[in-house]
Amino acid sequence: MKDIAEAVGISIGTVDRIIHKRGRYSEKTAKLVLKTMKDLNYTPNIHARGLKQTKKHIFGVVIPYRGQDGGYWRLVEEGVLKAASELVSFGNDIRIFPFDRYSTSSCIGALSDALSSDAEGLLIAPCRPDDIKSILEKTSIPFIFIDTDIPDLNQRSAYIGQESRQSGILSGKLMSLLIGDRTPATEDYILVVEPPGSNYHLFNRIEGFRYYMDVVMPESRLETLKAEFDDEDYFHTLLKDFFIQNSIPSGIFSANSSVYYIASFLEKKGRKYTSVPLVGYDIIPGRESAVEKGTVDFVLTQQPESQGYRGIIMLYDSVVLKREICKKIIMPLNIITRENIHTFTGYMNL
Amino acid sequence: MKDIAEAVGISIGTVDRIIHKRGRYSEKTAKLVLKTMKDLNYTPNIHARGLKQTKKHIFGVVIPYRGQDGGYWRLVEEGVLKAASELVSFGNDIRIFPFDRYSTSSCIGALSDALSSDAEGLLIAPCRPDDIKSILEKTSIPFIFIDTDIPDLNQRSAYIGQESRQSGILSGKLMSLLIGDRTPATEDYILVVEPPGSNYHLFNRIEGFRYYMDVVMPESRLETLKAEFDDEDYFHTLLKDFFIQNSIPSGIFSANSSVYYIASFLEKKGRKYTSVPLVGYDIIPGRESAVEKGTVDFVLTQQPESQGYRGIIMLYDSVVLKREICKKIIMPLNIITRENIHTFTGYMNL
DNA sequence: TTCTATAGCGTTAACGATAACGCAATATTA
DNA sequence: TAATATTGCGTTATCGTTAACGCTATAGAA
Repeated sequence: MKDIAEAVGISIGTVDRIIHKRGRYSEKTAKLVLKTMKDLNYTPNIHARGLKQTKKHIFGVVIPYRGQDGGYWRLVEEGVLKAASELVSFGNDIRIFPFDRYSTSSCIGALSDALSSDAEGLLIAPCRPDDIKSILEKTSIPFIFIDTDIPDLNQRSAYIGQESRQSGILSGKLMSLLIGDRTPATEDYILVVEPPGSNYHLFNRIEGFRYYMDVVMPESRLETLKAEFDDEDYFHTLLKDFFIQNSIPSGIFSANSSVYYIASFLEKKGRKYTSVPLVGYDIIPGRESAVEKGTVDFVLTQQPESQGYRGIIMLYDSVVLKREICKKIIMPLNIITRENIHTFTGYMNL
Repeated sequence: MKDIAEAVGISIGTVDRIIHKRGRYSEKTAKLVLKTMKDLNYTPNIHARGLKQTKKHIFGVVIPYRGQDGGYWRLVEEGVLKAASELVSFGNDIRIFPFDRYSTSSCIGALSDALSSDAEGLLIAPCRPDDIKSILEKTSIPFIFIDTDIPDLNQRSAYIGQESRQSGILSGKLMSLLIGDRTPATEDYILVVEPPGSNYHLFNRIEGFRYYMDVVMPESRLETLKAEFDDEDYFHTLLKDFFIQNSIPSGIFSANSSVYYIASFLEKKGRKYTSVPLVGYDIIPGRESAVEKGTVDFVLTQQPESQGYRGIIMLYDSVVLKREICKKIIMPLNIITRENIHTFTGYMNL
């Protein structure tokens, strides 16, 4: 800025006013300054800028408890914390307001706490859209959605998430490859396990899966098994009862990380069961072995750590740096199987 | 630091000396200061630090020309430039020294230029290991390898790349799923196209593919077709001649982005050819349609942009921030197909 | 004893950007 | 015409950290 000022023959104060369009300068000097800026290819020193900007920025994160959804949210939190550790040294602060995704009061409580905190922006997982929509419509503080979107709430600054229906379609493709294209016998069927919780991701994934199977393997028969609780023992009992009355399916699809509950059940039953094609979602720390052994043939994942990380960075970019941010970020849809799972664990793909 | 100084009853100069272990202080005060630092949980303001640290850091990047390997290196360069744009505002500079990956003199020339420049660290793609190994053994400037490793050159600060053999194994798995597990007829065979250039990635990928096919489909027969030039027209002629003498294969595997040359050939020949399972490597801008249409069934990719980006960031972390960096970063092995390719293009997965 | 060395500390000018403040000169209004 | 407002600019303190420099008190050497 000093160089520019000297080149134009004015003071750095004026240059600053022109750069930030704070008025108190003539159009003539402005043009000259802008030209000189380009000629000297001036780039602001963000250190000096950040140093002067003493204001502490506080952000809030409203997501389900770490342990819920089989540890899925722990991964999101890890990404958030990673971003936080980078931003705190810039003099910022990030606070997490966790809630129980199966409880309206907990969800509303966490959101209210976050809103009444002095956070300047929120990263929210609207797992319970109906609970929070009306609250968010009234607030003025900017927020970004993660994981789930509420598309008609156009107040949101951005959404980071997944194409759930498309991922269901991809699951269908993988399943059909695993099963092969021989004509099925009459008693053949594919088992679709519907996990508990009515969230629109689960719904869309299953819908996408059904769609693909209808189109590509119209002769295949889908059988649905509804689960009521997100609990390993419960799943084992459920499946045990189911297989008393039903034959072994040609394939099993589970729309979330409960695929690992299914895997542990199959492993208990032995080789005849583990060889059944099994497709599901998410890499859960400590559960990789089910994929490594091949009990789970494919899982799809959309990098929860990365979603958390990017959510915070986008919030910062939007609120602090006032950059235009993309309204919708769709995470890459990763296909994980025995041969590549080790390249995904431990590597935080930011 | 001021707060710490006041709390302990000394000046910030002493606090600074203690933090940086520059001597001229008593052990007693040092202990007190370190304790107070923790109590007040002091985190250095990196803006102030960066502002004071006026030294300009320069890094060099030695990679093949943008257009080579079907535009692969353009993607690496994009990641490098993305990282560069983040770092230049911190007062750094990044210079690219491109070379012709099929020319010894070009390769050596680029490396020499980079070494004799005032770069403090280099990011090098050692595509031609024999050309540069002896030069690098003599240098004292730190460097990171990208894409290809020279494992016995333990002078390197780190390596960012891929598990090429494992990716070949994965290709084999996908191929076997596509073909299905029916017993092949005697004239059935799988075509392995060996792209030009003898680099160890290509070799390992093919080796991994062969290994998997040998183990899982021992009854399958592999037929090799060697290509001499990285040119679309050349590939078309090569394939045309090949198919005059040979029947349509049950599957085609190509160990790099020349898969798109094969795809365009198959598309010219019509449906009977495009329906042949085709597995290859890399997403090349402008070539996505071959995957979208399903002519190419699967490609594997290891995020070249991300490799470039992370390479620069690691160089900076290592040289400037003096952080311990991981000696070996293996990139996630992504499986790309018709149903998920759109989630990978345009999204820079850093 | 006097001189020198050094341990241990304080002081201060940068780094570049920011924005409050001040001050002319000119324009607008009463 | 006088009073006030606005335009267009310069000046300067500040952010937190760094490191050169300077100072004092004591230890050791002459």
